[in-house]
Amino acid sequence: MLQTLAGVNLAGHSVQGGMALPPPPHGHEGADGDGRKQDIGDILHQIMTITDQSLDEAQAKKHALNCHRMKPALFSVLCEIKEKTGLSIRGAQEEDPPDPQLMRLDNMLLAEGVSGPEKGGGSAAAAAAAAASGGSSDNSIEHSDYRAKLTQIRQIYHTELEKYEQACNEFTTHVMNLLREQSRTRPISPKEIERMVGIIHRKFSSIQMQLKQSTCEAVMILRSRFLDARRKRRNFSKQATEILNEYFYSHLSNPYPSEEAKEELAKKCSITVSQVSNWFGNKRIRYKKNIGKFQEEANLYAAKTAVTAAHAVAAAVQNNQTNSPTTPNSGSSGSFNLPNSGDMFMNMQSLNGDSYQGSQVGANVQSQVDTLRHVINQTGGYSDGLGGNSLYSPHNLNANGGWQDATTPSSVTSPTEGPGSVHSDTSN
DNA sequence: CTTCATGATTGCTT
DNA sequence: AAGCAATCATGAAG
Repeated sequence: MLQTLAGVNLAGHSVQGGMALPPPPHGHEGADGDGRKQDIGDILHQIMTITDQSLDEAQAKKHALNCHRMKPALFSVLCEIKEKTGLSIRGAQEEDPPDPQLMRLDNMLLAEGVSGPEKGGGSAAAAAAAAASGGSSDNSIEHSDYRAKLTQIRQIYHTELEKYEQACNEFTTHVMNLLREQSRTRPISPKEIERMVGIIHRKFSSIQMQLKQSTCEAVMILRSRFLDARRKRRNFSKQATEILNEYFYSHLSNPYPSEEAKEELAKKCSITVSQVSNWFGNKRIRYKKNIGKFQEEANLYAAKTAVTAAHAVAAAVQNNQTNSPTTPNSGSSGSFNLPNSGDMFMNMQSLNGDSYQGSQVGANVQSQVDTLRHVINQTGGYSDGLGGNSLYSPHNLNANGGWQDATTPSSVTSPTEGPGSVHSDTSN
């Protein structure tokens, strides 16, 4: 049987054996070949003429052919011929080598937290991105903004991806059903169906790649905007600068806000703690470099807080004399405590000649004293042999330029320079 | 445009 | 890790 069929010369194609054909329904091993040839010739003729016939006729013939005992064998042969003639695309289906571009996109989406695990991935990647972009761990405003946008992108991506997958599956099933259906009437091998499925999947994956690509672009744009926003320097609001300056000049003897104080300042100024730190860092160094330049500013802020300072000092003194030293000022008492008390004591002495009793007064009082001193000096109330200007000198800067309190009066009497001296700031 | 002010960054020290 | 010093880069004023 096999030999017989394999030997058939159909439409000029010599069919080689080797393909496993299903056994015919009523196969007899030793049947005569001529009768079979005739049989097959009939069938082929019917097939060839089937298109010339009316639909009903054809339908009837088709049914007859389907039921013919030779049908499975013939079907296999036709399939094989189809394969050989290259009707089905070969080569297109070489195990798709992992597309490097696709891999790149996948990696990036994974790194950005768009694809990958749902919860931790996104925020972790956002945090990593933010951290990598330069900085501190507390820029929560930009963070949440960035994260929100990234989540949005992520959601769109996943929705679209799901849609594509669903469509792909639906379409594949549909095509497979169609082909299976058609395989009853035309030579379609399961292999070919498989190939078709492969083609469909490739088409859809190319669409997916486009989706991934545009998602990547969106993330890149978001990131660049995010980074730009961080890189671009924006001046703080006037109010914020005022608050910071007030703090700085009222804590001039020790302008190192504690973590708590920084947080409070940050909250008040609507900036981050690290921005507060930056600001104080810049301020200290610039103040130290050119005290003269900041004289006016110092006076301004000193005057501004003079009234409250006076009240605070009075209250503190009263408190100290009667009660325990409560702190009328904001809760920054811990940070500038003991090292300054001596300094303050000294300052007070040098200011008014009085021996200040309250050596244990809290540091907040010290800060008020700083403020007061400026005001007093500005009004020219005390010349005191020190010279009015020297009061502005960096009495609280030691010889090394540090802000550590000098415990000897030398720091007061030997200012590095007068207010009039002009310093070039930085050599920009 | 230039110049100055100022927030941010970097490399180093303590 | 906090702070200092130098520097960068941009905003604002002239």
